[in-house]
Amino acid sequence: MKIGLVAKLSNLTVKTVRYYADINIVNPGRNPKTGYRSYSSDDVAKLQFIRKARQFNFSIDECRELLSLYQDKNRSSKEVKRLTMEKILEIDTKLEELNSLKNQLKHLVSNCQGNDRPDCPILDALSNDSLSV
Amino acid sequence: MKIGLVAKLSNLTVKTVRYYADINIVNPGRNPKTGYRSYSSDDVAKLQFIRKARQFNFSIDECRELLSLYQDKNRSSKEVKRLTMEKILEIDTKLEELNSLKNQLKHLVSNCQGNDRPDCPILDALSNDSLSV
DNA sequence: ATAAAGTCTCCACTAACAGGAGAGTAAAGG
DNA sequence: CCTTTACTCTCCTGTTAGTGGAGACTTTAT
Repeated sequence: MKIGLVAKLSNLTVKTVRYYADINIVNPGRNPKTGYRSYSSDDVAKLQFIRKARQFNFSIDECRELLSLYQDKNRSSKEVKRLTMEKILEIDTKLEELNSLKNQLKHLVSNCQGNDRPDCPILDALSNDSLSV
Repeated sequence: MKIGLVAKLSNLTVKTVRYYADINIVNPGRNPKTGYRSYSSDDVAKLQFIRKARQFNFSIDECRELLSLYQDKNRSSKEVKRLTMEKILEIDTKLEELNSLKNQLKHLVSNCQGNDRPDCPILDALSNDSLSV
């Protein structure tokens, strides 16, 4: 299969598929005559796997890890579960941060008239020391 | 003031303060003899402002905008409020995404034994088509 | 035969810095 | 005064996960 078809089948862009080959996460063959990359359906499956893992916020390196676990027939599910739970904790941390951020911003907005006058509690908050760490 | 002190006063790293000078968000003078950057206390205030805005998830470019609003004595608070509300919406979107992500991962984890056996619903989910877009 | 579409490599760019090399300057101790 | 340590400078590279474009070649369609 050539790269355009592979990109369609895996719901990735051609650029991305080529990038994944560059960083050795998939290793397509080559047409020796044209130099075109040549993908197997296994490669497509891999790419689909990666796309989904990326959607789940796994980094490329974590994708590599998951992929090698996936391909290891003697694997245990322990490691995969551990990685996934770590990811959940990461997401939790991020959620907390964002929630706190949102609350603070909401508080600022609710105190700001948002009219044509220059007084702005938002800017005040950013410029004075009330929020300093 | 030299950069080290400025960094301490603004709770930023020297690297970051230098970077902010490079991208022209602050414009310190120079000691003509040594070439050392020379900061005023106004510069320090600006840097503190930026640090806080960055903590609120505003990008550098948004910081520039906020800063120029802050320095504009004829500003209205409308624009600042608008920017802040946009930021809240951004954060909301991110929160939703992360929550959905977390729920899906939690679901996967709850179906995974996490033992020494190779069957792993997490990997299954990533490899089959049940989650395709 | 020609035109359009696909593929190739290589390079630059993104955001917001961090790390390090190598050189010059300043401050502190003896 | 001299030396050591700390500070500052510029320049370069690397980070993440790709995206965009140029210029050249190949394949497909008309």
